[in-house]
Amino acid sequence: MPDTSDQILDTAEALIQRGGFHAFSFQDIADRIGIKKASIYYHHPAKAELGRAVIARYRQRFRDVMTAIEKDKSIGYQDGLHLYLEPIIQFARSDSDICLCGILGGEYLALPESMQAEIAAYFEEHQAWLTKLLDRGRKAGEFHFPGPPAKTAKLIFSAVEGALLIKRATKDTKQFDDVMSLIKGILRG
Amino acid sequence: MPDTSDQILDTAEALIQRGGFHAFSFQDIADRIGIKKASIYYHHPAKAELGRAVIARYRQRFRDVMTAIEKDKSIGYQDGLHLYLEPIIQFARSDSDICLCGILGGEYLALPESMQAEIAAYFEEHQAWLTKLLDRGRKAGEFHFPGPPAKTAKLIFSAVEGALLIKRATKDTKQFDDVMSLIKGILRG
DNA sequence: GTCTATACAAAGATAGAC
DNA sequence: GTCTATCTTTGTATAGAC
Repeated sequence: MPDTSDQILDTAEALIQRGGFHAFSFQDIADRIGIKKASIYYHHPAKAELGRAVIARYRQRFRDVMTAIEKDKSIGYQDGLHLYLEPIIQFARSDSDICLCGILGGEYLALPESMQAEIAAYFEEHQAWLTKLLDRGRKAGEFHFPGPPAKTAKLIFSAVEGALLIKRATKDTKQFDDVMSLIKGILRG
Repeated sequence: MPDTSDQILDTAEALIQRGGFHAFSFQDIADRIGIKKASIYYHHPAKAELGRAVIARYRQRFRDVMTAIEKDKSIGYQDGLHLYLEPIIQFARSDSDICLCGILGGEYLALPESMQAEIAAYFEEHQAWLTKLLDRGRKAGEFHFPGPPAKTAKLIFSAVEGALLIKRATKDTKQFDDVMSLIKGILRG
C-alpha cells in the first residue's frame, strides 16, 4: 500500500495524462484515492506546485534510464537507443498514455512558470542526451546519418512526441511503430 | 471591421493557441473583443460547440490549401509539399503559435466528443493527403524513399507536430527548420 | 444581437479542530 | 496527517429586457 503522498502524485500524473493540467482538480484526486481535497494541501501548498512535482518526478524517471544506459559500458549504442525508447514504447502500446510533457506542451503558455521550466528542461535534456548518443554511436560506426547529430536528435525526438500525440487521437496502434521503423532505417544509413 | 461572429471565432482560436481548451473562458473572449459574455451564447449555445466550430474552421483552412495544390496541375510534387508546409512554417517562425490540433491533442481525453472527432479527422486527413502526395511524387520520380508512402507520411506529420510543440517550450527557433531539412534530405533519397 | 441580472456548481485555497 | 467548515472567485449557462 503506497502512502498518501505517492498516491497523490500517481493520481495527479494519471489525471494529467488524461487531459492535461487544467482539466483536473484537487477534488478529482481526492475522490480517486478516498481522501478530502483539503488534505492534499498538507502535501502540496498549491496546484501549481503539485504540477511541478509531477513533472519533476517524471523527468527524474527518464534521467535514471539515461544514466543507467550511459553507465553500463557493455551496452552498445543501438541497444542504448532501444533501451531509451523502451518506456516510450510502453506509451505507444497503451491507447491512452502518451508523454506527459507532450501533453503539457499544448497548454504551455497557460501554465505556471515553474511548470514551464520543468517541461522545457525535459525537452532539452532528452534532445541533448540523444545528441550525445548519436554522436558517439556514429563515431563507433553503429549509426550512419548525415550532418550534425543534434539535427537527427531533434528529428527523432520530434517524431516520437508527435507520433504519441497523434496515435491517441487516431487510435492508430501502428503510428508509433511505423515512424520508429523509418527512423531506424535512417540510422542504418 | 470583422463582425462579432468572426471575432469570437478568431479570439477563441487565439486563446486555444495559447493554452488549450480548458484554460480559457467566455469571459476571456468577451473581455478581448469588448462585449459581454452572455452575448457569446447567441452565437454558440455552449463552449463545446464553440470549440468544435473553431477546429472545423481551422480544418477547412487547410483543406482549402490541400485542394488548391491538387487542383493546379502545374505544381510539382516537391513544390506541392512546400506549399502545404507554408502555413506551418508560419507557425514555426512565431514563438507562440503551433498547430491547433497539436495543442488539443494533449487534452484529447478530456474534450467533448464533438471536438475529439474534429481533431482525429484533422490528423487523418493530413496524413492521408501527404500519403497521396508522396505516392504520386515518387511515381513521378520527384521523391525517393523506401517502403509504403503512408509510413513516410506518418513520419513527416509526426515530426511536424512534435517539432512545433517542442520549439515553443524550448524557444529554439531552429527546431522546426532542422527537422524539415532532414526530412527533405530523406525524400531526396 | 447585445445587454443586465442571476442561478448554480465547481474551483483554488485557508482556518482550525481532532 | 486528515478532517469539517468556510471563503472567494470563477465558470457555464439561462431568462428576459432593450
